[in-house]
Amino acid sequence: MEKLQIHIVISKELYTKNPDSSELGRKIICASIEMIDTLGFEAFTFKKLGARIGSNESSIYRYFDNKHMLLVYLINWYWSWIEYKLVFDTNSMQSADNKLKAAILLLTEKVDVDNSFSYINEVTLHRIIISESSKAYHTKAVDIENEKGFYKTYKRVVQRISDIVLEINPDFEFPHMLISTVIEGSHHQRYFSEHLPSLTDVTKGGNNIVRFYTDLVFKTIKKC
Amino acid sequence: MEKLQIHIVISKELYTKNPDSSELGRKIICASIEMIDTLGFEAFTFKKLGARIGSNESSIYRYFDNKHMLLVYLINWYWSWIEYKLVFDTNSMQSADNKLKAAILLLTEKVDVDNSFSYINEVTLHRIIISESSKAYHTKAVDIENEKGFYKTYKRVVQRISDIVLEINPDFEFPHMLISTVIEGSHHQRYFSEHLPSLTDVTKGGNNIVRFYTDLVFKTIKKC
DNA sequence: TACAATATGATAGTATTACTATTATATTTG
DNA sequence: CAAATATAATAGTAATACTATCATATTGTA
Repeated sequence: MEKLQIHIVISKELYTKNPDSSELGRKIICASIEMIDTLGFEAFTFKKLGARIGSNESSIYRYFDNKHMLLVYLINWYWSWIEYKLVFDTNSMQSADNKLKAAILLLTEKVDVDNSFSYINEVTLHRIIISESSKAYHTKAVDIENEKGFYKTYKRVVQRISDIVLEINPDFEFPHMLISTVIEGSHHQRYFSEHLPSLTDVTKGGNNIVRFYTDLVFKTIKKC
Repeated sequence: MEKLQIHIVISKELYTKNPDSSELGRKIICASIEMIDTLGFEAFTFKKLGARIGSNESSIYRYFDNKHMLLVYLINWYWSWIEYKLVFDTNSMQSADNKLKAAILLLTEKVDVDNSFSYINEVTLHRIIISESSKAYHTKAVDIENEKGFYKTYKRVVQRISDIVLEINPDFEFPHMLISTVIEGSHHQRYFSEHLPSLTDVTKGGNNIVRFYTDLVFKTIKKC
C-alpha cells in the first residue's frame, strides 16, 4: 500500500524561487538542513552549500536572497508541519484537557522519528529549530519581516493552542504568553540539557521536560 | 555625601586585557553597549567601534579577541550585577516566599533606571541581554566555552534562586528548569511585546510580565 | 631626569563572506 | 526544432574579521 503523502506548502513571500519546484531546490533544502546542523548557522555559507551539492553558488541565490531567508523558510516549514500534526492529533479529541495535553507533548517532546516527508529530515530540522531559530527573529529587521509574514506559521500555532487554553479556562489572562513560554522554554531546556546542564534538572533521556511543562501549564491555568 | 560605589569584578578568562583598567577599555565597553543596541550585534564591528571612539581597530583587539568575547563579557557583567542586586535585596528578608518574589521581580521587571555604575548604562545593557544574549551560547563552541567559565555568572544566579525555591518546597523536582524558564521566558516576552505582540498578551507598559511569571512560579511549586 | 617598558595608533595585508553581473551552456516546453 | 527557461562558470566588489609590523605616545622606575 502506498504511503499517504502530505505536502507542506510554503507561501511565496518566503522564497525567491520555490525550492520545492525543482530537483536543485530540493537538494538545497535537504543539504542546508544537514549543513546548518553540523556547521552551525554562522559558519554555513551558500558557497559551501554549492560545493556540497555539486552546484554553483549563483544558482542558490536564485532560490533565496541570503541564508537568513533560507533559515526563515525552514522555520516556517517546521511550524507548518507542527500545525499539521497538531490538527491531526487533536482532531478527534473531545475534551479540551486532552487536546492541550497532546499539544504540549507535541511542542516539548523530542523529535526522534524521521517521518520522511520526502527530502526533509525532521529530526535534524528540529535540532536546528532548537539551536538556531531564535536568530531568525533577533534581528534589526524583525518589524518589517513580521509585516511581510515571516513569522506567521509560528504565530498561528501559538494562537491555536491558546484557544485550547481558553476552552479550559476562559478567564485565563495570558494564554499566548503561556504557550510561547512553553515553546521557547522547552527548546532552551533541550539545548541546556546537552550543553549547560546546570541550568536544568535533567535525568537520562530528558523526558522530564514534557512532564515539567505539562504540569506547569495545568497548574498555571487552573482557577484557584 | 559620596555615593556608595560598588565595583563589579569580571574574571580574567573573559578578556585579553581588562577593559576596566584603562580609559580606552572603559570607552570600549561604554560605546559597544550603545552600538550593539542601535546597530544590532551582526552589524556591529570593531572597525565601526574604533571610528566611534576615535581609536584604532587594532587597539580594541588587545582587549577582546573578537566581538563574541566582548558580548560574553557584557553578559557576565550583567549577571554579576543582577547577582549583587539579588543578594542585596533579599539579604534582610526572613521568609523564603518574599525572597522568591523579590527574585522574580528582579529577573522579570524592566530595567528603567540607570544606576550609573560609572560607565555602564544598565538600561541599554538590559536591552542587549534581551535581544542578543542567546547568541552568546547558541554557538558551536558552547561546550568549550562553558568549560572555560563563560556562562558561570548566569549559572550562579540560577543556582541561588533555585535554592530559594527549594527552601519553599524541598520536594520540587525542577527548580533549575523553572528559573531558567522564567529568565529566558521573560526576555522573550519583553522582546515579543515590542516586535511580535501576537505571541504575548500585552497591555500598556508590559507590567503583566512580572505578574504572569510570579503567578506561574508559585502555582507550579505549590504542593498539591 | 633618563631610560625602559608598556600602551596606543597607523598602515598594510590576507582570506573569507556576501553578494552582483555577465555570459555560456544545458534542459525543458510548445 | 526553436524558444524559453534553468543552471553553470567566471569575474568582480565591498566589507568583515582578522594578523603583523612599526612608529609614536605615555607612564613607571632607577
